[in-house]
Amino acid sequence: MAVYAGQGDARRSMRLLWRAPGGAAGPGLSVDVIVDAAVEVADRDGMAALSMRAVGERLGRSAMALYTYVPSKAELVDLMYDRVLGELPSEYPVDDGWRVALRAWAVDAREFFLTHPWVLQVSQARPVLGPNEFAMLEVLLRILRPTGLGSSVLRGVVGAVVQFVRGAAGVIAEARRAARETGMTDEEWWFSRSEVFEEVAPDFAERFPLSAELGEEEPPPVEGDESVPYLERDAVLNFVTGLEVLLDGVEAAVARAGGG
Amino acid sequence: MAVYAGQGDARRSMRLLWRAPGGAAGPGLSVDVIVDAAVEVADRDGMAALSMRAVGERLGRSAMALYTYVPSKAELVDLMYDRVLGELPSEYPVDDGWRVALRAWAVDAREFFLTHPWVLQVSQARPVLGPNEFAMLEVLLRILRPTGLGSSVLRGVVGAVVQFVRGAAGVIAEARRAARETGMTDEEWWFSRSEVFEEVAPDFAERFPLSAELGEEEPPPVEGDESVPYLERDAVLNFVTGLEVLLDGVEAAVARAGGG
DNA sequence: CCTGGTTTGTTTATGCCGTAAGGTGCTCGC
DNA sequence: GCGAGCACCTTACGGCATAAACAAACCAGG
Repeated sequence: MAVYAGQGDARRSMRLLWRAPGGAAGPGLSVDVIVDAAVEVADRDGMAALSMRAVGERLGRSAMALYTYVPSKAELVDLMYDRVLGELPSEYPVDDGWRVALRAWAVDAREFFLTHPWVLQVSQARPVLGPNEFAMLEVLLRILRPTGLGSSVLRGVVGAVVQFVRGAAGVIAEARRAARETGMTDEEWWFSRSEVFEEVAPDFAERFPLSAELGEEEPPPVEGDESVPYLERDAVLNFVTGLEVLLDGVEAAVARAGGG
Repeated sequence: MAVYAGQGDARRSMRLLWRAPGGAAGPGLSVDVIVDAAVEVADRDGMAALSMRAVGERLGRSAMALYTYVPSKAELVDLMYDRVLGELPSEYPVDDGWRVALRAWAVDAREFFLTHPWVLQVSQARPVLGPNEFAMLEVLLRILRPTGLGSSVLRGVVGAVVQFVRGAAGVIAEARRAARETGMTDEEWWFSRSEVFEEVAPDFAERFPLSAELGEEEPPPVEGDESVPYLERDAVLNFVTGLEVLLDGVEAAVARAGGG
């Protein structure tokens, strides 16, 4: 289940997120050191393995030692989230037009989510958060500024793009996770699934003719990287085509608004 | 964090999902009764409160009693997920064109996610699952069939639409959750947040000028329902405009493919 | 230098969680 | 009438977040 922001002291949360004075880095621990360690744990072993004990252990301390610096696990997750968001690139040239820049951003963001897949498990859709979330928004808005879109449409576009990338990255992350955790290759896993599937739903093609048809053809290899496994290839393809559809939609909105 | 599918016996999971013979409903419990109870718990108290003990209690049984019918909590969540997906409408008239139908679907799906917000916390992007997930896909494909789009683009479109609705619903769910858990109204909560915000990030407008500008204006009331609170109104508006952008994108793809 | 309060960490304890293990009694086929 | 198997129970284990109480290290003012 998603991890929610601490309901506790909103002021303290905010001060931590925005690094207001008070979090001095003494000889011992510090918020930053703890957040770093937590991110390492989550990157390596996944969100499920992220426990206060695990983070403490990685720092040679007890779990309780962390509570001097961080009010709760939920707040720690918030800090981790905002922390890694800072890794997103912040500059995209708009010389080639917003479409090129936005596409580049989407690709980078997808890559980011795959580097830190646990981010996808942090409660989606949290409104006000830390500085790096705003930095991300600001980057998107800079890219989209040349479109001249009004703020209402702009908000819709930003939301759609972010959610799309998040979702698409989720599919890929899931494919990777399945491959890793079962120790099978993509193809093996998929094949073993299909076997059970036919046994349990022999009338599949009749019940869901369109779905069956859609699932038939094999996706072509990813251009430039033939090593991408089956399921992931599929997901990447969906990402690419879905993104173009989305960009077309933005373009239509821009055309309607008379910008360019 | 998201709940993952059981890694255990794939055959057993599938048989349960597709209700293969064997799950007779005797005088005592049954898979269906358990799944119902679990959905009720999750609907009322949220995913975090969903424990085997809680479900057992609601049925007047112990937690362990459930394990006769359901191999693990992860499988139970899978069953819950597929169960509620069955609540989605299955028929959309295409007489007025695919755009109208797709928009109606998106609205219904958003409503669905808000009725069962915990669904948003079930591991997104799990590939093969139960019958109702395919039913949902089938509905979307039926709606989109008149476009004549090829299967590659079709997959991208379906993914983009589903992810968009999911994400947009997540924002609204989050707004509602914040309001409920803090006991404040939307406006109060937002106002109290802003106060801390200005204190902690006084240079916000300089650091993030475009974001600041975007956040300035107040959203107009939702047409036909003036009671929708502030934050949610914002989210609904973003949903509506984002959806149109997305639909424009699909339309562009259709036009390019020469269909209609 | 001593002394007392604050800071930083510990250990311990409480009450959750999922679920393995090992009952107990009931029902049914023989 | 008896053994098997089923449905459900209690108990137990290891893990979790975190409250509470305590210890040691630092730093202030005398």
